[in-house]
Amino acid sequence: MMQKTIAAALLACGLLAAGLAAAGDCPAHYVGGRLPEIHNQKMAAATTELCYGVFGVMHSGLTRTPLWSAEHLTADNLAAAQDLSRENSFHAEPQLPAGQRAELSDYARSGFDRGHMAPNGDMPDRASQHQSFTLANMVPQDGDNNRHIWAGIEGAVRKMALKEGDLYVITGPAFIGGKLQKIGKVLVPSHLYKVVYSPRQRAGAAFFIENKSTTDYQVLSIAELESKIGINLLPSLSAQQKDTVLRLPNIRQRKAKR
DNA sequence: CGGGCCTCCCCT
DNA sequence: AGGGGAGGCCCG
Repeated sequence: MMQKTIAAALLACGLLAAGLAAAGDCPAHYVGGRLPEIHNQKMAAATTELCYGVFGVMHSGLTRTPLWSAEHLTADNLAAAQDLSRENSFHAEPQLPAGQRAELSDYARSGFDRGHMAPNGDMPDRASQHQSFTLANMVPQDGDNNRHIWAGIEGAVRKMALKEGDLYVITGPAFIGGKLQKIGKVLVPSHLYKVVYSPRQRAGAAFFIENKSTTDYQVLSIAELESKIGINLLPSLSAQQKDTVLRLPNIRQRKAKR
């Protein structure tokens, strides 16, 4: 059976370097085929676009995390994902130079989870699933956050995509504030976001949450989120579209103990 | 409304 | 390989 090879991905990266940067290497994963634009110059340094089967990430060699991970969720792929059991295969990203990438040792006994940006639960086949376990798709995430409220957000977005038929999703970290923690050489994000864009409704919105044990989260417009993180995530949208807040499902608050 | 079961994140 | 917590969901 034919499968997309790493060699093909590397070739595409070469084409990117040759001048197709506006669309990026994997336009199929992006709304309108447009690559997000990083406006903060410091964040733009040492970035590498990595394209995988059903998602693409922009990796930062400074934070040693993705800055975003972009997916086009479809009902068909999600149906396939539901039939795929989880097989863990956390690994450092071989396409990245050692001086830029996270290693398993950075996360080991760090107290933080290796939190997927593009979630395992979205992956429709074994190859994509394995790709999702690259550390280029991970950030150090508070364990309680990741396993509870964040898992709830991911599940709600999958459910919404099944209902809508398809959905574009961009997930990533935010590094806000002066006292950011590191585990090994990996920067720990202060917040996490997940953008949901519905092509059918031509509108989007974002979950925004602190990277800590909490059940509180915010729903922001695309414009508000972009201003917080300094990235134009959806260059193909009009200003008006970025101000229109798509209705997102409510995520269940934790049941009070008694 | 309550209990049992399954799914979904992970860790050491 | 083994362990764990919480939310979703179905059923009575």
